[in-house]
Amino acid sequence: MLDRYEPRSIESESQSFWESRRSFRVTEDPSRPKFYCLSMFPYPSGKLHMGHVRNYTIGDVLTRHYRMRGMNVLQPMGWDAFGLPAENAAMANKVPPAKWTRDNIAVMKQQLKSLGFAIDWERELATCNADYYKWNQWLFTRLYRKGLAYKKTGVVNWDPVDQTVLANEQVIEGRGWRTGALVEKREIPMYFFRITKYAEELLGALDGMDGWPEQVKLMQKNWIGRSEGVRIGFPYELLAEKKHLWVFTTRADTLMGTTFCAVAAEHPIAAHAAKGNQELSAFIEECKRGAVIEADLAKIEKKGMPTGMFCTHPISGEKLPVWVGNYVLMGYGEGAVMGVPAHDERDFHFANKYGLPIPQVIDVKAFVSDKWEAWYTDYGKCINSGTYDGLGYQQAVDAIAADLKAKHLGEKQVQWRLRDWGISRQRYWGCPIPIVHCASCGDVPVPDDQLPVVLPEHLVPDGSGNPLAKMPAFYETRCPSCGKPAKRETDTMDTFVDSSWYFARYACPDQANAMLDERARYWMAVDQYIGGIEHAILHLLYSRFFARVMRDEGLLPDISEPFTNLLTQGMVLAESYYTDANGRREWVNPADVDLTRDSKGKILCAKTKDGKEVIYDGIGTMSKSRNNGVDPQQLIEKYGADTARLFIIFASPPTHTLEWSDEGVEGSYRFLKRLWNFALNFAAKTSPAQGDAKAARREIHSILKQANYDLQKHQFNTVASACMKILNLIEKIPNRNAVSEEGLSILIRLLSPITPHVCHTLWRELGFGEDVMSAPWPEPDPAALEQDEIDYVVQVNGKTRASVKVPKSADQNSIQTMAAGAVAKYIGDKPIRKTFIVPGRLINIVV
RNA sequence: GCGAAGGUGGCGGAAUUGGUAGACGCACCAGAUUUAGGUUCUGGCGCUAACCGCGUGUGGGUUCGAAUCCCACCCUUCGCACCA
Repeated sequence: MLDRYEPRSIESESQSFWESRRSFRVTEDPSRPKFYCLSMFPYPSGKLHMGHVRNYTIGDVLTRHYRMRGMNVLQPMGWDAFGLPAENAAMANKVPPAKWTRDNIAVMKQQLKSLGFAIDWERELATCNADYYKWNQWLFTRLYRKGLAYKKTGVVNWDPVDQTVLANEQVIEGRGWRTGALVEKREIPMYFFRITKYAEELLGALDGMDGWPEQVKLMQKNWIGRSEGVRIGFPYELLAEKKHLWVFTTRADTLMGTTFCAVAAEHPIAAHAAKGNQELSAFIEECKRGAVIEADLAKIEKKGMPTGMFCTHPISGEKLPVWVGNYVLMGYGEGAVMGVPAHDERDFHFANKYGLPIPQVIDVKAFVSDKWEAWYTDYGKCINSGTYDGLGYQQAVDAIAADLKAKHLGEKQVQWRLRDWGISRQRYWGCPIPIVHCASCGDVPVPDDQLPVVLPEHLVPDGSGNPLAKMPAFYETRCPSCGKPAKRETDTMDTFVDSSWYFARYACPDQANAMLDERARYWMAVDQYIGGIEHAILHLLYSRFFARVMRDEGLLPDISEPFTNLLTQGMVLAESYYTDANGRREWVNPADVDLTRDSKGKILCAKTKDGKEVIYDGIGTMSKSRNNGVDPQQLIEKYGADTARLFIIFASPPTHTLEWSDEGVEGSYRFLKRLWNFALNFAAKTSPAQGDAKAARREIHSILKQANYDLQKHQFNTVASACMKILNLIEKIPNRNAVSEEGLSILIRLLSPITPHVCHTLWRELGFGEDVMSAPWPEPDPAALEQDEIDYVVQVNGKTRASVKVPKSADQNSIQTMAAGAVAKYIGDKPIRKTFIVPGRLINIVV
């Protein structure tokens, strides 16, 4: 045994041991319960960041724990390898995205290996490989034939200078990130997946998903956004033709308070009214220019302009002006809303701004028409509403819907917030959409025997659009149905398509003849999925959609939900510091900041190593721009993988944010050194000593009991604490005896999922066994937990005043007497009014 | 703007889900070891000069008893459909 803790050598030795035995390879084994433990695969951005290390450490703790509990555990790894950053890097370095991506994968794979994760690398996949994305294309053609994939126009950000489509991320304050040009909206033809067909099912199934955090289910529920309301038609005439302006509302009870209608800039009414009206067409142009991004849209000033056209109120017959509003979205509902200023905040401000009437039609308390109050949207009885006066919300909605239906001007309707998923991207580094455009046959899906449509890998984008669209060798082809010359689609798929089914492919990554096979039916569903909360909606919803699509294709007939249990891990944060250089902030890495503290540990001031004053800018996500990142590689080199893993697990529970602390890392390292040194001394003491260590043994087993409970709750930080507590305890036992030996054996097993290398080594060196991973998981001994006396807390009027030891056999009366004796001075001569006893725990005496 | 989550010592966090607030660790203080620094070890450590006082973002409420439940407010973080 090494006489010092040397992580470098024990970690490489442990890893060779696992490698030589192929310890992490798994196959289907019906004799044991299977457990599929999956962490979200990384985008190969260059090197690992702390978020990755945290994610995969959490997954590895679960994997190793369940393995030791005898389950057949699959933990695979792969690469979400298509995407925008590769194109940006390509432009910057003049290197094809394929090379950049594959180089990054090689680096990051090495890093993952050095962290000792129990990953079955034989299942590795990368979404940029044709043997993977072929099945994206294959499934797309199936969906296309079923009508679940279809073409319509969609809105994109257009950079007029670079003549290219921009991602939302590339739009900074309404301008293109490279050109600075004002971004325009453009409508272009795109392919969509009909996720809305599954809206009802995706929503309904959430209720049964007990393994998902409530928070995520609620976010998905709100995102899908089922609302019940009424579709209402406001008749109008356009070029002597009778038409209806259709709106959807959940507040049909306020219909009689409608004083205007507003339409989106893209609405046909707006387009018609703009003819010959310069002011209006300028306004519409302005609206169309604005952002595609919904969060930005919500913040803009609500503006409108009258079209000069009118529609008819469907009940009262009143003429209502039709306005164009920049806050009305063409994509939601039918691009028009009814304006009820008295009972809708946005309409209220709009009406006040443009001098439209604001009649109150619900009897909310204290209504005035020039100041908005939150209660104006309260439900109440109808007033000023003709025949509907006096009706409550539901009655009014029912009556109005019935009247509208009789006039063919409306009916009850269920509306979804969820929109179909646009998957076309005008970008190079992605999976080609397998469609051929033929002048005579239209859009023709590429037949199976011509798949995959291979993406050429040598191109370097230049920022002016998709290079595939400038490459005749790629897009010139023949129509698969008529054989005439035709043009291949040059758009690629959203990378969310790649990540919506990769989890199933890990079961059979080498299957050349099918998307999935029977091995996927063995391993699916994923028993535990782990990843960032930032994916709570899109990635997880798309994957749930894909699981249903694959089910309905017969690929995984028994699986509707892909992820049985979900753990959403918190972000990794760090402090950031800057120096003020004439008003410009220069960010200083926290590692280069020296802190001065007072005698209580409060920070007095911060300086750089060369003495410059540094300003603390709070805690935030690790980012390049704030220079507060900590490189996992350096951490591993300095302290070893086990210290990195232990700190990450110990610093906070998996679902919380984790605040980086270099001192905390030191503390974790110190613990492992202490453990090593203890084991070293322990090994030297050969003769087991006798001695009464019953109390210590009880303590150890009660710590273990709690730790096993915490493991179940995925609260791993307290499991690490438990290991520290056990070491503290057994260090105090002066000689080696049966209790300290058992304690050490429990400690090593309990800690092994967190710091596998040091535990692997100690387990062998101390002669406990050959491989700690195949040792049985420690369980508390009920006999050890037995107690003759119980500690009772004694409170007087709810304040803790004493504690008493009570024999286990004591009855209520004697407990009460003992307790009252212990707190006699707090009771004095006041009469005891009542006594509460919580069995085995606490007594509260009320005087 | 909309949706979701979270605020506990100087710091990260713990609290058996309504029952001893501050486990475990960091920082800090004192002592031992050391020529010194570092390491290591021992002890201390919510606030308060002290207490039978105060204390879990702020203000109210329910309860014998509230970090935990209810109401209002303040602050921070995440997502918003083309970053992944």
